[in-house]
Amino acid sequence: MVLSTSTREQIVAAADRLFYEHGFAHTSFTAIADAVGISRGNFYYHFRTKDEILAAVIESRVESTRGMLRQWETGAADPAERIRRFIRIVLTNGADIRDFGCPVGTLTAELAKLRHPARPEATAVFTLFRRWLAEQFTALGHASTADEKALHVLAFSQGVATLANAFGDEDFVHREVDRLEDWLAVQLRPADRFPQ
Amino acid sequence: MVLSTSTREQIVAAADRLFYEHGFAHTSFTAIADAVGISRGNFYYHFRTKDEILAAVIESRVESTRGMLRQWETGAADPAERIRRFIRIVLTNGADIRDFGCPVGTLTAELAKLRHPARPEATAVFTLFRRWLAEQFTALGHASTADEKALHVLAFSQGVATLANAFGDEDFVHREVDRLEDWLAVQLRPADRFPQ
DNA sequence: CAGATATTAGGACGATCGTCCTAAGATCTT
DNA sequence: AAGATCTTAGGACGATCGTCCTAATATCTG
Repeated sequence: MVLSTSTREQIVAAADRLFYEHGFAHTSFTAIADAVGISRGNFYYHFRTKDEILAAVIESRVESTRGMLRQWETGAADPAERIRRFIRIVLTNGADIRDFGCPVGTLTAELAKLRHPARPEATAVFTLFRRWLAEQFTALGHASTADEKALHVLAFSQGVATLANAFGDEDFVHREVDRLEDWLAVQLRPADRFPQ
Repeated sequence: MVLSTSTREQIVAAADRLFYEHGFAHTSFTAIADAVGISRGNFYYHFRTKDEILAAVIESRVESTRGMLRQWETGAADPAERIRRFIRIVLTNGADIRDFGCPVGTLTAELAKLRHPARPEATAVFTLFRRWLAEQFTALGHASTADEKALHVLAFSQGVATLANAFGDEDFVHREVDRLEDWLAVQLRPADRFPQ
């Protein structure tokens, strides 16, 4: 903990990026060590197994997600505007998503197929978004359906990310964002002619 | 081509299932050969590289998808009912999707991360559904927005599959299916009080 | 400055990977 | 029955994987 960014932090950052771009199983110790510019022996000093570095990456993602959600809370007092910020992630991170998909969704799917023990921890990042979105819907007066609506917004983001990655179609992402923002606007008028 | 199911067909079927359950990169020649009950040498006689077996699996999926779409066409004259059949796949294959996600979406995402040359072929399965759905919307009189609506339905299925796999929540899938069927019903009333 | 500790480099290990080869057995043709 | 072809088995190969070990160097502590 001497340098401004310690070796350990550099390793986690490089592994995070490589897991995202190439997947967990396809990223080797050597690839991470090369990305940081250290030897495999040095890597082994900080992380003894591949599961350890995966756990560190997931923990790092949990923390950065918490930070992002906090930032959205301080940046927007209106719960609807907070939800819109989440909806627009697929635009904000558009290039990465077209290239590599959603970091949360793709890692969760991979760990499920690998039957990896860290799968629940990866899913916890989803739960973080889920609960935060549900809080916003609750604040909007939809407590009884907050979790359902949170999952709907999450499903939107995953569907858009998967197809954006498959087809690389930026216009499609814009259209779907507009569509879900319209849906959100309808939710904000609970006494409208249409139920739910 | 002597037996009712040739060795080659058995290999493709086993590889298809293993690619789905464990991912392409994580499925070895040995695992496929063991699943079929043959030696690795025999496997090599039929498929010389991993890319060859992947191409055969994708081709098999393309064909079975074409067959399924044809069956939906003969089984339902109403284009709206045909679209509903697609929407309900996430229920029909509910157990598999909760365990392993969508076969098309997860393979496409993995090949994208691996920068695999067969990525376009895997995406072609998506395109098959996309064009078929667009045809149905066109038949319903929505030619100008048929492709947009087809992508919307595709995005729904991918989002639902990803979250069903992450959370294993069957009720969520049912709710989302109901929601999209409601959306479809609204699309069928073009002169309604709501535009689009 | 000297000793203890933290950090790094680089190679070795057993296992597994995709790939390839050779030879034996099964099947078909005539 | 005999020869040609198709199909199968099983092992060997080089490369890479995750893991581990040892020794050298950097840094901190007194």
